[in-house]
Amino acid sequence: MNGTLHDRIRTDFETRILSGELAPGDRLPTEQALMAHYGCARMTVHKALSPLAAAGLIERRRKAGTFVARPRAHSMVLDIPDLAAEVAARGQAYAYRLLGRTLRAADASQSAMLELDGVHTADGRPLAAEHRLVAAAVAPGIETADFARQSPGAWLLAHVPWSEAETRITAAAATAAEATTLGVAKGAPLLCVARRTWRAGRLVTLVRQAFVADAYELVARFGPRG
Amino acid sequence: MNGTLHDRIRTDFETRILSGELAPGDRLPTEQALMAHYGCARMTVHKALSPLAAAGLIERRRKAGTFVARPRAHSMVLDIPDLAAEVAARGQAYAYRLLGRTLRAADASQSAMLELDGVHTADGRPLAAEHRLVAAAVAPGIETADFARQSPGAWLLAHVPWSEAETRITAAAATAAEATTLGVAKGAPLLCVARRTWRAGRLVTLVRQAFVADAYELVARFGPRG
DNA sequence: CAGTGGTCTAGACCACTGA
DNA sequence: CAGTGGTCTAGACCACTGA
Repeated sequence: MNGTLHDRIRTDFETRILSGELAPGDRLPTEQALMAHYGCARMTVHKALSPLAAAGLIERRRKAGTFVARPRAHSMVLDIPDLAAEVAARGQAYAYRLLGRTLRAADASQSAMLELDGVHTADGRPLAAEHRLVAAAVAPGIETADFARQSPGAWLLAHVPWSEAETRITAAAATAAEATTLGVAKGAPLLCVARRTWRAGRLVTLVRQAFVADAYELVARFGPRG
Repeated sequence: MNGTLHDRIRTDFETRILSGELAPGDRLPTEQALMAHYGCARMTVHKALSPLAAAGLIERRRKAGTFVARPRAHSMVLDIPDLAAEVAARGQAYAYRLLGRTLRAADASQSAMLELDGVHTADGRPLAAEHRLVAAAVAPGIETADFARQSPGAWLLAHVPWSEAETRITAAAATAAEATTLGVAKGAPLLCVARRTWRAGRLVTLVRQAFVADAYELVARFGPRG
């Protein structure tokens, strides 16, 4: 067993859960019991179990204890480029609707940028609002692309090879504009995916997608060294 | 500022980093300085900054200090269903090669299972080894599917709508079989993606993909409530 | 070799919630 | 109302590594 004590405790439980020895709904020992079993302080036990709770592998309730989590009802893998395929796989009709298109001319501080606003829909219901900036110089042809047939993301994936990408996921309250686009109340919770993509060190696109929280849920469980 | 103190400290730095106030390479205050600034114990500062380091937003080096991380060189978004598109987007030729196909007949304990082994390649180079089990009853037609043209994942995505999925990512050492398949040394580090997919409560497929670690890197940065 | 972060301890007070 | 987890303290020793 390499690594730190809290790593070892965490790995112990990951192993027991992933192997099925501990099944969904099973109760884990209390922190007190684990302190005694591993001969360590409570903070160390807590540090071991916290990431498992954050990753959704276990659920912790005060007074009741700690339990192996049941698989979530609605889940979706982090999959930004092929939203269309994901929706199709659910047996729904996917569409992208362009809402706004602005070409910002180049100036001293930055090169020309195409600004695109749109919404992804599943069976006509808004699924995600998308705000995107594209560096026009790095994506030749995008000014004349037809986004009625293909979303900007799909167009870029097909036309501009990227080499580096960075994704951030956050939760946020719907702004007034997002609320209108998505047909939810202002302040409703949204799942936001912000992504920056580079090609050979040059920024290609910057996109922010806001998903209706109860229509989508992202799940990604990380194991050791995740 | 809602939530706990360590949440507040973490949010402070997330905000300053995402806004660009703190640029890549910039040094953050030491834990000692932050203890004084926030009037708290060192553990609390540490608890605030640890997740940022785990998420790759900052880098910490003993003696040197804490710095805003530079974007990683090679990265890829969690995107299991459309590996083919990802590889194509990098300007490489994608292929799936089937290595083994076994039909396990139904018995008392479980229904019929199709076991598929294969390898995903980019420009002919092995990228990921895939081991997959498919519940034959839930995926009618899969017994006669041709995986020379389409990977099992793509076939399933097109033919069997799924409703729930769960993904786990871990690092593991290559087994002898994986090493042979991928053309790496036994024990070489692999990035493993294990995924279970359900349809209406019934398990459809169980897949384990092992990526050559230096050919692929998964990056997903999580913000607050991630 | 001194500064910095990594881990861990042994406690404390509190919030929540099920028996 | 008692058990459980959530947070936090004030310290300790150590590992690493750059000045």
